[in-house]
Amino acid sequence: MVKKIENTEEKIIAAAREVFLRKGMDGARMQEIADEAGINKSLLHYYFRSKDKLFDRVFTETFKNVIDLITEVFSSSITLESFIENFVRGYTSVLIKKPYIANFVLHELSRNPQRVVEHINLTNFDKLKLASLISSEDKNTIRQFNPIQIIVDILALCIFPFVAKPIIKGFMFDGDIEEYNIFIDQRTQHIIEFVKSAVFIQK
Amino acid sequence: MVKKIENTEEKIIAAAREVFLRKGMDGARMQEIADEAGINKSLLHYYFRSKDKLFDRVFTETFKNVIDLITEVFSSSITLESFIENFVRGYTSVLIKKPYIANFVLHELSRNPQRVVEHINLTNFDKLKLASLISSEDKNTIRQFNPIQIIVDILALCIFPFVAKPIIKGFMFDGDIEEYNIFIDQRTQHIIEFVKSAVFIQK
DNA sequence: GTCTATAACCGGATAGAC
DNA sequence: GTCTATCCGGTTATAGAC
Repeated sequence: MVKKIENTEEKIIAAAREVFLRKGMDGARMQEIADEAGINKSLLHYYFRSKDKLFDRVFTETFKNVIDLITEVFSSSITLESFIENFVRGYTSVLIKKPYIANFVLHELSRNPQRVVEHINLTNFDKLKLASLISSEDKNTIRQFNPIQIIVDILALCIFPFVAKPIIKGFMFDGDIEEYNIFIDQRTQHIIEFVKSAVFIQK
Repeated sequence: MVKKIENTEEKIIAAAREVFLRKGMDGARMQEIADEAGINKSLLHYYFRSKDKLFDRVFTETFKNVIDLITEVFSSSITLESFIENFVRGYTSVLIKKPYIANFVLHELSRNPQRVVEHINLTNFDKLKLASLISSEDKNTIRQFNPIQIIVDILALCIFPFVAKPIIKGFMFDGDIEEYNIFIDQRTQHIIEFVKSAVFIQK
């Protein structure tokens, strides 16, 4: 009964994603994943031999989402301005849909940096893309920042608000989730304007 | 022999900080902390009743470092420009000295957001400070960004490069730690210029 | 205060019935 | 494929000698 196999497998993956994203590899419990999936603990081992393998499956899948997006943005942007806009829009829209991703990847990054870097290296996007976009701009219209600093700036501006959600919500907005949501809604546009203001010299 | 007590306690705290910062609460092992401190595992329990209590001690202490710094910067800056400079310099200099702090706090933030927010709320720094600095500037010289967005921007720009160290080093610089260190050295100045370029309108 | 030995517990993994 | 019962290793925590 292949149909049923896929259903259970899907349920497990979904549950595992949920729990791993919330607790990280170390904090997650197989029992909790089983409960979340509404199945028995030993079934987890039947489908995936070990916790490690299950985690790897979830991680690879999750990470691929992000990488695919970046690759797409890198290859499709042809001016510095469109690059900034596409990159920020792409990134924030993924994170708004799946805010847990940020924590998940960062968490795994501190637990097992090697694995994350390996996954990135498997991809084939062009790290020099931004530098070449910058060099093809008129030197009088943009400030000469180091392209790598700028990439890190943009990543930081996009990712951090999701990682720091409890602080922003709890401290800046006194726990008001509505205000946090508005803040996030406005975030995309803010980052684009902020970065463009920093990079482009006004005439 | 009070002197000795303090010494051992200090050794434990230092070892615990080291291990907790590296592995997080879930990943850390009491045995590893004992080894790092050069003492026996059961002594840990003698000084601190449980792993939880030991972690709490380390966390509170570590977090206090950061909070004290921010409080100090917030109260001592009297213009927008000096605020940006002090804030960025203060933050990055702490992180350069103790790069693990970023991971540690972010990790705990996803594991136990409540605890982190409580600690922040215990402090008494003025979240409206930046807004008041902005409003006291000449409206024609600065762009009217939302002050909370700007605070988050600055925090993001300062903290992220440390959290993402493996990615920046491994991917951007092909694993070359020297290049990463140069990148970090230049980071403080870059952030200050980047933020000022974004916020201040050139005449 | 510090150590060795061990208890108590927990969680991942397996065996085996259905 | 799914379940119940159980094993086994590792980890926190405690007892007790020195």
